[in-house]
Amino acid sequence: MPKLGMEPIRRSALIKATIAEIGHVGTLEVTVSRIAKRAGMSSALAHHYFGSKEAMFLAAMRHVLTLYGAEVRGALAAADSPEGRARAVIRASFSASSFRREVISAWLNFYVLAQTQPQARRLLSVYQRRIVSNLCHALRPQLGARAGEAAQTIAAMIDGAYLHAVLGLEAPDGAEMAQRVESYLDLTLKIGAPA
Amino acid sequence: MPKLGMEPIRRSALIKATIAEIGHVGTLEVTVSRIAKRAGMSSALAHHYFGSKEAMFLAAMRHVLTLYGAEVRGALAAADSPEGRARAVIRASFSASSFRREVISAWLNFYVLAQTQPQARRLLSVYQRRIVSNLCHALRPQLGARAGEAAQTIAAMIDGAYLHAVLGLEAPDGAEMAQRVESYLDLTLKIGAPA
Amino acid sequence: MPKLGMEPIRRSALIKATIAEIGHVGTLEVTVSRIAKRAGMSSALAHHYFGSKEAMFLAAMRHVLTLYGAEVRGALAAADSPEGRARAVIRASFSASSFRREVISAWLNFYVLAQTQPQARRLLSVYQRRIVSNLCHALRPQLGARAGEAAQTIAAMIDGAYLHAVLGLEAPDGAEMAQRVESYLDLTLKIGAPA
Amino acid sequence: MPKLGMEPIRRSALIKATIAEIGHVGTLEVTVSRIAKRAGMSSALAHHYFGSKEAMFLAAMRHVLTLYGAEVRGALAAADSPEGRARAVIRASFSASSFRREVISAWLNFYVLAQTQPQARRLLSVYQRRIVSNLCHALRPQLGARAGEAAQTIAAMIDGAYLHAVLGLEAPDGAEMAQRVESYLDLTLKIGAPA
DNA sequence: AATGAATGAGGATTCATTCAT
DNA sequence: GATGAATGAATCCTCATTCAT
Repeated sequence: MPKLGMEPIRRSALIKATIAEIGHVGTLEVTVSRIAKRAGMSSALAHHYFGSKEAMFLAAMRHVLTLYGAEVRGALAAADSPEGRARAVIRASFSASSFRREVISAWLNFYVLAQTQPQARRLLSVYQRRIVSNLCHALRPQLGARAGEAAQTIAAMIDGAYLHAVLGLEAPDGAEMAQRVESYLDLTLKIGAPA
Repeated sequence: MPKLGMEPIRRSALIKATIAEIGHVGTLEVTVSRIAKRAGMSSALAHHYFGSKEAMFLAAMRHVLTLYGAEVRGALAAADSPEGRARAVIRASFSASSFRREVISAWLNFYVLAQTQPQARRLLSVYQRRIVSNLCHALRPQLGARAGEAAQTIAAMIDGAYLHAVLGLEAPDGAEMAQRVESYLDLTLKIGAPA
Repeated sequence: MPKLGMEPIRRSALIKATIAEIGHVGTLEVTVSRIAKRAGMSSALAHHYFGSKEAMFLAAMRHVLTLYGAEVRGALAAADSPEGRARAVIRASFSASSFRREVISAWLNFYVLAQTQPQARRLLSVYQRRIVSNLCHALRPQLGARAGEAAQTIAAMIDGAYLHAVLGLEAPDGAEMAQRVESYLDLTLKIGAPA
Repeated sequence: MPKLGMEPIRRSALIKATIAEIGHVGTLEVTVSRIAKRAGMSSALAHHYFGSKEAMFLAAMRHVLTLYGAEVRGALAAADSPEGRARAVIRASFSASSFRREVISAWLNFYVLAQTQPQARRLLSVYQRRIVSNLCHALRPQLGARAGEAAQTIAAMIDGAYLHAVLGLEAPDGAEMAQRVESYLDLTLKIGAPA
C-alpha cells in the first residue's frame, strides 16, 4: 500500500530504530538490516531514504541531540531565576527521557563516532558548548568571573554521570545524579556568594 | 630458531599494538590483522597467543587498567596526608601517561565494550570502585559522612573530563583538568572542614 | 492532464538518454534510473514504456543503426557513379553525427551485447551485411569478382577505425579516417581497373 | 593442503579463469565468485590475491597482451626480411591462440574497459603503438614515407577483423582473415615498390 | 499517464578464524 | 614457534522490477 508522504514516517521510524538498535547492541557495530527490520522495512528502503549507514547514524545523533536540546529549552523556559536556570539545565540532563540506558548507550557511541566523523564531532561540540554557555550565563550573576569554570565543571560532571551509568547494573537513577550535581552547585554558590 | 620465552614478548607487543590501533582507529572495529601487523607478526600468531579478538581486547583493558592502577598507587605512596592522597589520585588520573589521546580513546571504547562484555564490565567496575574507595578514605578525616558523595563526585568529574577530551581538537591538557577537579576539592574541603 | 500522444515523445527521450548514458558511462552497466532521470522521468515510467532494460538497449541500438542507415542512404542517393557510391558509404560512416565519442561507445557496447543477445546480434549482422552489400555492388563494375573481398576489407577497416577511436584521447577525427579508408579504395581501384 | 608458493599458481589460475569467464559471459559483468569458482577457490581468496575485481581485470589484460606480444615477437624472430616481418605481425595477430572466440571477447571487453580505466587504456595504447611501430619499420624499406599510413591501415584492419568476428556464428577463421589483410599488403607493396 | 514506495536478489569486499606445514 | 593459505559468514550497498495510487 504505497501512499504518498511516506518519507518522513519512514525516516522517523528508522531513526528511532537506529537508536534502539544501538542501545540494544551497545555498539555502532549494528547492521542496517537489523535496523530496517526493527523499523519494519527492508534494508534497501533504509538505504533509499538515508543513502548510507553513516547518514543514518548522523540523523540519529541529531535526533537525540534535538530531543535533549528541547528538554533543556523547556526546562529553561520554566525557570524563574538565574540559579533556577542552572538547576533546570542539570535536571533536564537527567530527565527520564534522556537518562535512560538506551539513550545513554547512544550518547556513548556518538562520542566514539565523534572521534573520526567530523560531522558527528561538530554536532556534539555544538551541544556541549551550548550547555556550558547556558550554565555560564545562569551562574554569572552570582559567580562572576568564576562562572566559566563552574559551568565547565558541571558539564563534566553531567558527562561523567552518563559514563558512570554505563557500568551500573540497574536502571540509571537520574534523580540521584541530578542531586549530586546540584550539591556541587550548592557548594559553589555558597562560597561564591559572599560578594 | 624458535626462541624460548617469546610468549611474554609477543603478548606484550600485541597488547600495546591493540591499544595503539584502537587509539588510531578510534573504535573497537579494528582488525586482528592490523593489530598483528603493527606488532610485527602474523594474525595467525595473534590468535595463537590470545585465542580470539575478544581476549585481546580484555588483555589490553587489563593492561591499561593496570598501568593506571600503578600510577595511582605510586602517587598514593608519595602522599603524606589524607588530603594529599586525594590529590594524588586526581593527579594520577590526569598524568601524562594516562591522559593521552590514544589511551583516552581506549578507555572510551572499553566503556562501550563493558556494556556487553561481562568481564569488561567487571574490570571497569572494580577499578571504578577502587578509585572511589581511595578517595573516600582520603576524604573521610575531613569530610566524615559526606566523604562518600564527594568521592563519587570527583570520580564522575574525572570520567567527564575524559569524555570531554574526546571532542577537543588539541592534545588534551591534563594539568588543566586536574586543576579543575582540585578546585572542587578545595571547595569541598573548605566547607566541610569547619565541622 | 495526461497528455495524449506522449508515448512517442517519451520513448524517443528514453532512447536518446540511453545512448547518452552509455556514452557517458562507457558501458552497458548503466542504470535504468539514471537513464530515466536523464530523460526527465521516473524509472517506473521507463519500464512502463519499454518493459525492461534490455528492451531499451535494443531500441537504442535500432535507433543508432537507423540513423546510420539513413546517413548512408542519403549519401548514396547523392552519389552519381558506382565509385561515388562506395565513397559515399565510407564518408557516411565517418560523418560527424556517427563518428562521435558517444556514438562510438554505443557501437562498441552493442557489439558486446551482440555476443549474447540474439536480437542484438541479428540487428548488427543485418547492418553489417547491408554495408558490405552496398560496397560490393558499388565496386563490382570496376573490380568484378574481387569486389566482395574489397568490400569486406573496407567494412573491416571502418570497424577497426571505430575501435581505434576508443583509445584516442582527443575527439576522433572522422575526416582523417575516411581519408585513410579511401586511400585503400584508390589503391584497389588502381590495381583492379586494368581489366 | 596449504603449501608455500601458492601465490603464483593461484594468480595464474585466476587470470585464466577471468579470461574464460569474460569469454563465457561476453561481458565484464562477471562476478568474482564465478571466476573464483572456475579457478577452484573461494572468492575471498581471489580478493586476497588481487585485492579487487578491477585488479583482476587488469592482470587478465596484461596476460592477454603479453601472450599476444610473445606471439608477435616469436613470429618476428622467424622472419627473414622486412616484408616477412610485416607478414609475421599479421599472422601472429590471427594465430590460433589469439584469434579465438574467448580471447576475442576479452579483447572487446578490454576496449570497453579502456574507455574508463586509465591503466587499461594505457596498456592497450602501448600495444597498439607497438604493433603499428613494428609494421611501420617493416614497411619502411619498400614504402618509405607511406609506411606510416599503411601500418595504421593494417592495424585498423586487424582490429576490424576482431570486431567482425564477434558477429560470426561459427568459430572465427584466422587464416582467412590473415589472408585478407595480406592481400592489402600485397596491393600496397605492388604499388609502393616502383618508386 | 505517471510516480513514489517497496523489495528480493545479488555482488564486491572484509574478516575472524582454522589448518597444514 | 610461526605463517601463508584458505574460507564461510556477514555486511553494505545497488538495482531492476513491481505495485498501488
